[in-house]
Amino acid sequence: MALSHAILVCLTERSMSGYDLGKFFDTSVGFFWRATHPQIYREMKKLGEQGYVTSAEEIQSGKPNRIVYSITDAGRTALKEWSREPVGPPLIKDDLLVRLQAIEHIDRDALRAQIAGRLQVHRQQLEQYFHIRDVRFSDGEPLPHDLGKLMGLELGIKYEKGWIEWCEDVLKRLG
Amino acid sequence: MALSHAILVCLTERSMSGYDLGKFFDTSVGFFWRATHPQIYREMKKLGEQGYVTSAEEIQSGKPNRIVYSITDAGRTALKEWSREPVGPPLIKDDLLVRLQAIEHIDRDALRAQIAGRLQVHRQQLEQYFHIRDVRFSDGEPLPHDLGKLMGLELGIKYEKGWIEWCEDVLKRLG
DNA sequence: GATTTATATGTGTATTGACACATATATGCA
DNA sequence: TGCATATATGTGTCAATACACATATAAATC
Repeated sequence: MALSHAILVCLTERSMSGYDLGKFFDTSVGFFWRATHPQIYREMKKLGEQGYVTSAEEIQSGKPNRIVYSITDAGRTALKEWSREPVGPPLIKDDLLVRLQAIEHIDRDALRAQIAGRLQVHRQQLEQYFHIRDVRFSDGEPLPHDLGKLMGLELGIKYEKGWIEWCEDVLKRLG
Repeated sequence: MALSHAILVCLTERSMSGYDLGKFFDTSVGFFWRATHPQIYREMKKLGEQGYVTSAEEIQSGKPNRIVYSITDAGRTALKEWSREPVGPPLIKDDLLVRLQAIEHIDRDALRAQIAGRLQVHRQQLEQYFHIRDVRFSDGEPLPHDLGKLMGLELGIKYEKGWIEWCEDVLKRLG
């Protein structure tokens, strides 16, 4: 149920095509909610049928036409209603941590390589968060409508730093 | 694909029935990989068909019989092969962080209540991790086959502490 | 000139996962 | 006596998700 709301959240920022939304996702709500592009296209169609978004085809010469979606008042109302529903616990799924639970039964060299790889992933993610913070939130107090994004970013930074510390520590202990 | 492996990981610890596994899950791999009981029963049946586990019915008087599953050598081999496959990035899905991205469009009072609720969840989870650490890892150096579990626990503790700090900070800023 | 990458939008399908429902017994509690 | 809870194992079904495939064009690279 929450993918539709994640899309509506994106569309409160600005109107977008499915393709743009796919990319926008990866630098905003996508940090906390994954979606593939077929999922997004299908969900947007459904949101249109429900009246939560309107679509307008933008004719382009040469390239295929873009279908630009905008949130409606009904969509904004749906968002507000959703925001009053109880939140679920955060869902985590992590292969690496599962493997760690059976450390005596798995390939130790592979594990070291996987943790080293993961360390890189988290360093890159941290870089990306820093970059976003610097370009969007460098000048003093954030605007009220950006406060939530800044706080999300701060959590992300804390999270990635924790992972990086942990990976470095664990790699030392695994020798 | 990874639920089957998460189950095999549990069965390396000891043989268990589906019911036991469901509970065991919640205090071990379940921290990093969620599963419901119908999922577990179905997956165990499949693992039996694949020859990765064997099952033995334990006759009980009164109560329904328990079907106890044990990992086979083929199962242990499958685990080792799986451990050499590349790990995916950690999957996170979190309603609360998605809502935060549209802070100007959501119910502010509901958000505060939800963050306060989440704070409680993370405090309890941290307590649980501390409890496990104290009963299982209180006496000096962990055994080699427990090292992975300890490291997973340490990550969990770091993660929960981060969340708790963040919730407290954010609640102050939201007034 | 050929290949790759980016733009742009989808369909088809299999697997996973969530959730309600179903069954049977024992124990504790009000 | 009735109700809830814990033990124990499932089925039925729908929604969500993943992943491969399909199409068409433009720009950049080799």
